[in-house]
Amino acid sequence: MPHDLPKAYEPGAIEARWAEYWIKEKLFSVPTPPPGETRPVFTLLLPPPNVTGRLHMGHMLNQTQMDIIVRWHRMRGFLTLWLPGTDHAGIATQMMVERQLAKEGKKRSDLGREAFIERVWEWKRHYGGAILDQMKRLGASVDWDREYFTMDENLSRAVREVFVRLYEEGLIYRGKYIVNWCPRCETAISDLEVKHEEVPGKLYEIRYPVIGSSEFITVATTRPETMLGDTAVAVNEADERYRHLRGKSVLLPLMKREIPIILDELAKPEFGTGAVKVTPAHDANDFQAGLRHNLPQIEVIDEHARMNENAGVYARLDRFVARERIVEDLQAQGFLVGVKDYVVPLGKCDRCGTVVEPRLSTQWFVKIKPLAEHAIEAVEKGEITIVPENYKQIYLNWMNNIYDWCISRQLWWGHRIPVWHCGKCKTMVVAREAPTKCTNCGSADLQQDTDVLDTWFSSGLLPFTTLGWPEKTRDQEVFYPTALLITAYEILFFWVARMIMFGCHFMAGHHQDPLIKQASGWADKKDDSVPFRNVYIHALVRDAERQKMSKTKGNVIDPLEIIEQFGTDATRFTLAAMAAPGTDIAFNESRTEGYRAFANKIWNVARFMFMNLDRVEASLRPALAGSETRPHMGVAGFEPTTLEDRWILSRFNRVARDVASELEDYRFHEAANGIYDFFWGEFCDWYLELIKPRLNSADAAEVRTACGNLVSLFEAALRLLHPIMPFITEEIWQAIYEGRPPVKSIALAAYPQADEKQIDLAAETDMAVLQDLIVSVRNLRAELKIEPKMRVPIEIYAHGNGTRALIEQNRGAVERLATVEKLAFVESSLAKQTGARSTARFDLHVVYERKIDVETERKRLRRDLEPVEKEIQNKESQLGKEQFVAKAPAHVVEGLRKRLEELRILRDKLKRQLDELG
RNA sequence: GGGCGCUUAGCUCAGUUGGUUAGAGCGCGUGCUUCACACGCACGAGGUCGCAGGUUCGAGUCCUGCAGUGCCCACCA
Repeated sequence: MPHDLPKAYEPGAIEARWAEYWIKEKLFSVPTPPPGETRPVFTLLLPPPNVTGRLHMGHMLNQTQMDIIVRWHRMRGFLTLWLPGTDHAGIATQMMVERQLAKEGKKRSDLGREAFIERVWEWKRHYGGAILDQMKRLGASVDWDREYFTMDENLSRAVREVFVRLYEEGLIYRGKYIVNWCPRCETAISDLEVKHEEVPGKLYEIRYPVIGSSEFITVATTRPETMLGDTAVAVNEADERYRHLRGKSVLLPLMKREIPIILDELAKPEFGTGAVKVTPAHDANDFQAGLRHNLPQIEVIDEHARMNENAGVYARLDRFVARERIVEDLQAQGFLVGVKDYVVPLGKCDRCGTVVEPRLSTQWFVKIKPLAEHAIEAVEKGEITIVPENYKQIYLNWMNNIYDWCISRQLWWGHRIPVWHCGKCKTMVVAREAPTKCTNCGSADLQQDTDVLDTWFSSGLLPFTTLGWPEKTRDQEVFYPTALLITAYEILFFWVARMIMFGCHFMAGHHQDPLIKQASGWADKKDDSVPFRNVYIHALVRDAERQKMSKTKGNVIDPLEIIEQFGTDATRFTLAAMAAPGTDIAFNESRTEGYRAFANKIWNVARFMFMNLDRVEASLRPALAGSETRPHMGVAGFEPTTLEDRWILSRFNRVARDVASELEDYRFHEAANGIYDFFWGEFCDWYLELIKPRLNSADAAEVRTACGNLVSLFEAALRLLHPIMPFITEEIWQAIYEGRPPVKSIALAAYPQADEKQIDLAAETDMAVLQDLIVSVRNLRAELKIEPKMRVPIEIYAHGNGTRALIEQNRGAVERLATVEKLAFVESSLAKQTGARSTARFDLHVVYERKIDVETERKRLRRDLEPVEKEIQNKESQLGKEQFVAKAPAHVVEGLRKRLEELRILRDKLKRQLDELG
């Protein structure tokens, strides 16, 4: 065993070494089990980070939580598969490479599509692994042999299969619709990729002259440049103000075009003048109204957000320049009625922040309602459980109000749409593989659709495509549905909802291997088409000021820097300890500093243990390490011979029991805090201190037992902690076995399972009395300003059952931990003395010859007495109420009575002491 | 416009189905070179649980209103 451990724990090298070992030994690789497998299975899909990504706190939190759950299951004997991979991230990656090209003074069009895509692959080969390398540093226990990339050939084939099937089922259609257009990215983007902001702007009121009348109709707009494309003015049928103008037309200013006045619900009488301009080509609402009234669609803004040839004299102007020019001209010609300050809702591109332009264009859509139905049902019926529960309602609201999904993107990087257009007859050939001739006319003049699919289209398929779909594989029988998905709220709609829709649709009729389903605890679930049984939505990590981290704000905390500074274990522990479900995490470095100290504490327990083991004959040590008896579900080879032994064993089992239920409910913070308090507050502060005399005993057998117990309990505690702090626990655990561990890694050892029989209430209450006594002496010593090293005599009057025997038996502990000599028992209550403390179980007197300032002492007694009297009053009035006694549960009333009794005894003692002082 | 959170010690946060004395870490004060650990040990100070009502024998916890604050969704010119 190591003799020369450094005093302070240095995580850097140790963590790197084990991370590498785990991967090299393929400890987390899961081969496909043959039929007949009866182990429970736990599958989890890593939400694929973008290939362009760098690890941020969100990933770190997400992966820490996943790794905790995954390691926990693995140690409990689940066949545990955690599938890693990366997403090709269409726009993000393309932008990255375009930026690179820009530095060379080139554009993607200079290269051409093929060369550009080759360039992206090259980029991916070079830099795409960065985020996974960072993951390895975190110790994420994923199966690296199954790593995927969303554009791998097999996954791409599955994407084409899905597209073709949906098309054949009539669930994919192509059409000219208003879409959100990003002029910078030059592509359509989905509704979800538009971020809405409210910014101060202007509302322009423009009057349109009514033809054949001297009247005007005034309309309002925040985007005056769109008026060039107006093809009607709408008023509401119920609006009496415009009754006389029905059937008439107006002359569109600047364009001198005659456009009709129509009656449409689009116009709300209560808003402004009640009249609204209609621009079907540049506004989603107007588009719908245009369809209702068969209006022409006149496009005036092009894909670069410049005015086009339909815009007359404004052609080629940027939309915002045109806006100013048009407003000036309207003013000059007397059509501008007014300009008001107005808060304008503005849609911006999620990626680049450019103001999105609603634009008419031909795109591919998924008809979403039929897919949503099953996806709604799966959640409503509890086939999928979403935690925290409030997200369930958010999910259902969204799914019930869902619009068709625009899936085409005018990008080059991505899954190209598997549709070929015939140059001759214009037929669209939708096919799994590139066709050689047109299915309609036989022409070989076929051009593949230039668009690619939205990234989320392919990632929405991952739960089954990573398991070999569309082939029917054994992997699917075993690992699908996955057990759990842990992810951030932000992608609930982008990704989670789509996975549910696709999973329910394409895996309908799928049945998980019944043996495995049963063993994994899913017997009550009816629907095996769902992509996962549970979804846990984790919180957002914010900075210490609760601000959302963002690059533009410059408040991003780099997890790698934190890791560098404090270690991965400490960082993981921080995130776990702060991750209460449903609330955001304000990341605070001082916490991580504290958990580094925790790692250091554990390290020093190891040093202490090894130091003591050195005193035992070498031949006995392997037996103490317990290679024969471990791995074991609980604490192996522990022989409780003393109160502290029974107590720590009880505490350990209680904590193990609590941790199990806390992790079951994703209450990471409670599990983490529970282990922390046990390790530091109980195991280190009390148990280790209490057993020191035994470790130093002259009796070899006693030393041997004490050492054995120490190793045994510490080893079990390491396993308990391992899912949260994998590195330090592995390091010490391996050291305990001197290079000959019973299994290759602590990660494969058994997770401690609570043994109810070892929970010992009597030991816990006895120990509490002892602790109370020791703390009381220390407290009095401090108050009396007694020299730290000076051993003082104490007197104790013990009452209550067995209190005296208890203290007698543990006299040595009290004397040592409280620096006491001559612990004496007296036969009557110790009311007289100063330097005294009373509790329900004992009166304590520290015998110390020192001039007591009577006044100070009186003050102290009064200060002690006050809250006691207050509480007594409280309890008395409470118990005096008939209602309370009648209605409150018996144990509450009983508890109150007991407490009151104790308080009364205490009060009497304090009062007598006060009287004695005069 | 709709929806959802948050407000507890100086700071950052816990506190599941209402139940006896509201907790932690950091920070703060006092004292300790105690032979595992100063990334430590011992002892301590510090809270009208945002405000106002209500339900209840009992409210940090449930309800209503108000005030701050944050987020998400939304095609109102």
